[in-house]
Amino acid sequence: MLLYRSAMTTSENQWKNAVSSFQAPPSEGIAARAMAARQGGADYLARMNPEQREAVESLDGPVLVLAGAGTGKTRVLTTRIAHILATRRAFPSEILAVTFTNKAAREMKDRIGQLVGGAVEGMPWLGTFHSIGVRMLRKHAELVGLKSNFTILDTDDQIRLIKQLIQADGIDEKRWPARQFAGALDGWKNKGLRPADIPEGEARAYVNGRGRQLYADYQARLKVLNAVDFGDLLLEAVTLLKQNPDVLADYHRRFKFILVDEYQDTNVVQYMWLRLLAQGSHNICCVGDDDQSIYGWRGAEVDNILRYERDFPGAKVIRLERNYRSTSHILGAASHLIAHNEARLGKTLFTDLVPDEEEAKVQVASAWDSEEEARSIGDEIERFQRRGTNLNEIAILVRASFQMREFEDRFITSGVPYRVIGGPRFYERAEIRDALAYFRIVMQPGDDLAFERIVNTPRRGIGDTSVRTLHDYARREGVPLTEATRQLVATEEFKGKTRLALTDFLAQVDRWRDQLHAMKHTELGELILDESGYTAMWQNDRSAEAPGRLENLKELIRSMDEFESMEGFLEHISLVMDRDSGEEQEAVSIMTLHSAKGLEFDTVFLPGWEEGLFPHQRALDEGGRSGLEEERRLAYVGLTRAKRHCLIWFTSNRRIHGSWQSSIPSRFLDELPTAHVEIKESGSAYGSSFGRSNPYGQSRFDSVERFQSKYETPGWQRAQKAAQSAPRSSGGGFASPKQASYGRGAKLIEGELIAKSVVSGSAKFDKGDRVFHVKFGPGNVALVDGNKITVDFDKAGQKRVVDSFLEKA
DNA sequence: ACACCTTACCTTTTT
DNA sequence: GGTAAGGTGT
Repeated sequence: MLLYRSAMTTSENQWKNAVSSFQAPPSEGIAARAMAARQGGADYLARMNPEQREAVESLDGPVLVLAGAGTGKTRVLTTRIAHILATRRAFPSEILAVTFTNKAAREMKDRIGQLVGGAVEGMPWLGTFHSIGVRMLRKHAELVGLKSNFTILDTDDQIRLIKQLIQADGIDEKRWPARQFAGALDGWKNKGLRPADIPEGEARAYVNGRGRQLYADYQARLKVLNAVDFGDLLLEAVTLLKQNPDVLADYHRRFKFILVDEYQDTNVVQYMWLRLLAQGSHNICCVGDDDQSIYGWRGAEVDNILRYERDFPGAKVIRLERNYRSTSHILGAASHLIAHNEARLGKTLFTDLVPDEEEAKVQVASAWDSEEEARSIGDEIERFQRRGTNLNEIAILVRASFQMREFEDRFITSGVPYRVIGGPRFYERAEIRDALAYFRIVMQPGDDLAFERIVNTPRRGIGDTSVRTLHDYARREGVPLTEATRQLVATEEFKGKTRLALTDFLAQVDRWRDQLHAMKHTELGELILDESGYTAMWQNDRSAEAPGRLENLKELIRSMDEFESMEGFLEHISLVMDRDSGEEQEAVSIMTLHSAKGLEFDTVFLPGWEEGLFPHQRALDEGGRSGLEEERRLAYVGLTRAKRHCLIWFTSNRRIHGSWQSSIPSRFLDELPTAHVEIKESGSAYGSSFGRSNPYGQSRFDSVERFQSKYETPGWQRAQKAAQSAPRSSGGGFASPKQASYGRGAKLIEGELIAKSVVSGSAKFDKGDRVFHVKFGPGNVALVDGNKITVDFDKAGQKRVVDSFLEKA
């Protein structure tokens, strides 16, 4: 903290310098100011369109900037800050600017730096909701019952803690999994509810009706541990401001301007926190896009943005609708799709770029199953690559992460470099968490969770029973585990090996703590990992991932170097979930639609547009209409990531939870405007060599077929089908490059696609029936369970399949 | 303490 | 169908 403050003052001076070279002080008269403005100041405004400019210049009172995808949202935000500084309305330290992710915060810092010139360390209040929450809490910790060096628990610690409380309460862990309660806890905290505030009904719905009690116990335990969880970073900050008017008044005086990024993602506590702070200057500017709200499931309230004008009376609403990213076809498709949502403020994106003949429409293609889908997309990507597209400009955006594997498999065999974005984060890996636990226990002897994590890692012969003994003692005496250990090894409680191991462990930790200020923190870090035997543990591990883990540990030490001290490092790591190390190698990106928000690519593939997967069945079941709308927003996010090419895929069959399901194309396909969409004939929909049944028989693309037959006679269709079922030349090649290349055989649909609800395969089957399956061939029915049929296939063995997929043979 | 077996899960994820 | 976590047995 001390470190932070000194950094602040020096850079405040930097800022003053930067600002004054930016624009002459007011006293020098209008002419001088105008001149200065022409040189530097006006520059940043001149490059904006009228709406952006209005968003930048409307400094007084609440403002909501509805910024559609690709309309220059970040640019407005950063320019607005530059403008505040240039017009000397506030010092950098008087601006509160919040984002959701560290990445966004970093980007904002960089871009402000570019605008104003120079590094932007001088904005101490630019950061994520959580990091700013921490900042406030550290400063006033004692007002909410904490010490300012409190620890921040991550989800893993949180769950272990809950588990302990559940056990201590003698509650059946199976019936009330800690994980589930952690979810409830998060939900409450996101809504700003403290134990006393949760609705009676909900309180009773958990842990044998003891939900409220457990929540309260958990909070009490956190206070004892001098710890907070992620939810508390905001909830406690709100509590702090609510209960201490003087503190709030202080912040009111400080923050002349408040800016909020991605407002559509804010939850209730974040909203409460912002409202409290905005009561000061009223100069709050929120930027967001209701159409890109895709985090409802983790507490985001679209309502926050929908209600803005009511919440902040007199708010000015500015719409940014001029899109600088995508072609008019992509924009047209996305806008038409999202127009099907009811709960939205309404915006229409447009581009000035005239649609060009060359410009590709959004393509829709189908595949037999996910394997073929991956293969076709892979082929397509290689074609793009041959035409000179940089692989970094290509992305595959999936709804669910299990879809990724098929692509990875395919890309590994075909040698297409790819990168998966999203997976487990660096800090979440076991070795990193272990290493951090070592550092934590050195820094904070009272960190029981850290103690437990590493007391027997690597194995020291301190098993569960010993830890339990320590635990009981610690609880009885009201001391941390470290202290309990210290006291108990002095007695006869532990014998022989265990006693020795504990004594040694304790001595080690003490020794490291003594070194804390005697050596550089990076060296100490290394020393700890070596002396504890932790490094050796992985060196001796012969498993495939061990070398990678050692590499990660090295990376961890390396990254410590960027921090002044161990404290600074731990603070950072507990809040920052960045996986860094951006390999710069050219590669296709594979990620979920969620993690694609905010990114853009020249070419975007959107596989898996099938009912049940996208929109996801669970979103429909649990979210109803609003669930569907959120899925639709996700589709909108996907489409609007594309700059020039957008290719949507669906398959006729997909294996879900082990059994094959025939799938129906997503309803979202019907919601695309035909004028901007092209149905791509991949050949594959016909192209199964098992093709006894026409996959189109189950698809709304029947209507397409009908349309096509105006041009192509039914006879042609039959011929086509016959040709496809004939043995194919290239090995497994259902879609030769010629066949599938753009513009060839592609059919334009002019009429609206009409959903054809297909109630397929209602035929009933009985045990013993001889059946035929499109994928597995002939077999006998072994068991009938509703529409799920277990069949003994002649070739493929026993499989459980859906009846719509079977024909009587 | 470790190896093996059974069972439950299976949407999205930042801080 | 595949995985991960938890439980049981040696």
